[in-house]
Amino acid sequence: MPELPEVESVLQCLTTSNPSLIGRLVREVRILRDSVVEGDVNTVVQTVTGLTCYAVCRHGKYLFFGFQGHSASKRVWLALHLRMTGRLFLVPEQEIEERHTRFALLLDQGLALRFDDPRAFGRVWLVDDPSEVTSKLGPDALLIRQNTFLDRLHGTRRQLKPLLLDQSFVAGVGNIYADETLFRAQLHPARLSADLSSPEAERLYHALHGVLVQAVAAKGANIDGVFEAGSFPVAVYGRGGRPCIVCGTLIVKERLGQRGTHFCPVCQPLG
DNA sequence: CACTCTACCTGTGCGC
DNA sequence: TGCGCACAGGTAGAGT
Repeated sequence: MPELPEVESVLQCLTTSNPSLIGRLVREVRILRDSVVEGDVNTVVQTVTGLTCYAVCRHGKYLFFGFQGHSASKRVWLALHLRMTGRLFLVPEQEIEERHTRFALLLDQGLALRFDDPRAFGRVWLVDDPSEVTSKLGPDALLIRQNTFLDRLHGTRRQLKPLLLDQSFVAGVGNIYADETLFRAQLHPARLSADLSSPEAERLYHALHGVLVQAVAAKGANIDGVFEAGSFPVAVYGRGGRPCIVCGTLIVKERLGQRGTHFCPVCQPLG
């Protein structure tokens, strides 16, 4: 499931490849499944066709593609969320369509931007500015500063796992990195934010930051048998019933806030 | 405010 | 072998 590190990895791929997505002209917009578009499909097609991509950015798990016309007078952004199984590729135009392709932008230089999504949860939509979306989100999890994080943490009284997953608290953390962060911080997922001691809260901040920095460097998570392309090794996610890599105790998997939650009952005590 | 549930999807993997 | 079904997950929106 693409979370912040995986989305960042996609962003890096699109903008550092040669040729890059930046500067490409959109010759044609092809929507293969209407439900991928939030809003009116024809509006998206008509608006973006003929424009040039001049910027790509990310906030949390959201990607934003900035487009402009020749005069730079007409500017618009395409917002995109990969949700669980969405994937983006910059491909030769011959490879424009696959089994699960939901939309594609045909570009100049013989390229195409292709969006595949087996479960079809991913969405794309037009915005005048990324702030339309990001104003509803918390600070980006990779960029948030320690003081900001600690203030927000102590300003609410919620269980840590659901809190980390709340995109309005901090943007970019999903189920994998929430579990990995709490394991590294040695905090039980059901601990209450407002009850953490200062050392514990600081541990949480540094664990979150460390996990994300390492996962970005590894281009995402490496999950047993799952499609993720990255090499970040998970310690607890998906490892229920297997030994903790630190103490050997069997990792527990239980539901917390309707989400599968993995933790070591010894390294992450509740009491 | 904090929480819970449901809808949205479909590939996977289990039990029978 | 084949069938049916629960499950996985991010978000929005409604309800408790």
